[in-house]
Amino acid sequence: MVDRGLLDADPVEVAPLLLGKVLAHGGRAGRIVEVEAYRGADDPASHAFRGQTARNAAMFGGPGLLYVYFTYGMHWCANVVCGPEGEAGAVLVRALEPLCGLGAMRASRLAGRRGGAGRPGEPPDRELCRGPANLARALGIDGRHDGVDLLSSGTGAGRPRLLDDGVAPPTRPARGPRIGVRWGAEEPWRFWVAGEPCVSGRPPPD
DNA sequence: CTTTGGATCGTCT
DNA sequence: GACGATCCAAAGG
Repeated sequence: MVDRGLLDADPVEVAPLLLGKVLAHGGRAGRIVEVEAYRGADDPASHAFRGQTARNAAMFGGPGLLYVYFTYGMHWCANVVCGPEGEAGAVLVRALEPLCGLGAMRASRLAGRRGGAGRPGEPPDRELCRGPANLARALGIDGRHDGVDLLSSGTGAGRPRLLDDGVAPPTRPARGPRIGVRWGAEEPWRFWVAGEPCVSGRPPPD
């Protein structure tokens, strides 16, 4: 299990440390390979920029909570809340390397898509958890899990969890501007594991 | 290969 | 009433 103290800091510092950790839920698990940091009142790209609301309340909670939000009328995205309670901050999980339950991941992905029956060519393993909305759907995480504690030691096997299996974060993570934001796009607060094929977006030039 | 637009609805102005 | 921390498929080069 991840130490809660690790998360009780500025999201920009916590984000690269989450690379290598494991996000698990419902018999499925993946290693975090791409994240983005979002801060509070000083970050115009953050949901918490204009203060606390019913939607972003989890962002103001204590470190280790899960913040799940709904967007574009159809997508859920999962964040790890960090920083002290009362202060907004979170790290958006953008991509995972699938580890366990790949069959269930693929089933969730296919169940969620619109239109007719499956087309030829299902998603390859490395695309199962590529992108924030995709990984939430693959793991079965949605609005019901907003505000749950990822670090509580209870026996809920059906509960989302953040695990540390001893794999260290990269000593020199790749780093660049956040994706899909209009304001604050210049801040290099996106971090990923260099060379990792499960990372979303275009393959980095190097 | 790149570009474009549709889907779809909770949240905040 | 407008617009998303997105994704995918279809159309165009």
